[in-house]
Amino acid sequence: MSTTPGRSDAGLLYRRYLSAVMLHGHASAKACDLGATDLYALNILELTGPMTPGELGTRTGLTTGPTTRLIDRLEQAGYVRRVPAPDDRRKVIVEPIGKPAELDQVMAPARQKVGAILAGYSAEQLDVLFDYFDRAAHAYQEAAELLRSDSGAVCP
Amino acid sequence: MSTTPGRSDAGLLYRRYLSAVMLHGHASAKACDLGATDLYALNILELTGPMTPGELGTRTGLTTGPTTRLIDRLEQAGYVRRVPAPDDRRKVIVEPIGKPAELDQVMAPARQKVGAILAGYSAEQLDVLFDYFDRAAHAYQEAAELLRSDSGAVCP
DNA sequence: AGATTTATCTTCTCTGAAGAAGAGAATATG
DNA sequence: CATATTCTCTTCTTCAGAGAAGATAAATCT
Repeated sequence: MSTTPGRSDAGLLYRRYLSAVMLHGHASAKACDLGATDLYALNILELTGPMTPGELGTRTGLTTGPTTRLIDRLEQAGYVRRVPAPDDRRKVIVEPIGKPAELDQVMAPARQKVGAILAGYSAEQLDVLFDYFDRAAHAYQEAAELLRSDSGAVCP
Repeated sequence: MSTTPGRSDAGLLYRRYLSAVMLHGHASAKACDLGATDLYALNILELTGPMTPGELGTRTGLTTGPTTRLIDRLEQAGYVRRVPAPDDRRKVIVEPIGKPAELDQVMAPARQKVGAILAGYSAEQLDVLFDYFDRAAHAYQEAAELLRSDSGAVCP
């Protein structure tokens, strides 16, 4: 902990970083006239590809009812499409078919700034950073799943 | 961009990382029986120290009405306290005076996992990572402020 | 083969949070 | 001393999420 003098406030620095990321996520959703969850769901669909409402609900942390209405909103806005699943006629596949027009413009400042920061690192340093991003993504995903299953059962 | 073959999907990897961070933030708030905004505001107060409702509203991206009720909720839960400002009797200072009891327990899995990841890096590599965290935090904060001021004025 | 159970999605109603507009109190400025 | 500005709080309306209940299709069992 106290090996490097500049890292005594590492935890604080890290939390500030997470706070900034979350604030920006919220602000960009609002700039697209979307709720935070809506933009988040759209992001998941684009990253992971088409999926059923059930899976989308699991990934967003929503129950089935709100998930249907979330898809309704996205479909009405023209960002996703409902397609019947070919193998199972109970299922529906939610496909991303578009993005908010303002999204690129909204994300531009952050992309530009982060790009400029990353451009200042050497190839080896970038390897370290992206290695961390990859591992941390899995870590947070697992931690979030743990929280969802533990809901209310915090006492052993 | 295409210098390193393994980094062609850097953007994708990075977005997955941000998604995981946001999902975890949302899940942990729910695990504390708080709204995402409430936990976020509490986090800001702990990181930055006491501030007026106006500043808290600006930082959370809320307008004045919801900010008052946000503080009401936090005050009723015993997490913050309203103190009259000594220099200006219009103002109120919001002070953090506690945290949700479950917070440490909720954050434990993520902290442990991220700690384990960070423990695997050398001192030089950690310097790179925390240098990035620091710069990126400022970048996202600036980008978020830009979005808030540009709201609706996307066309030049 | 027919009936039952399971799974998936949707609909409905209720609670809670965010936005908009306005009021009241205190400070700063002319 | 009077006016304008700043800051917070209050009220009303709108929208998103939780939960229970219902409908349709697939899988399983007898």
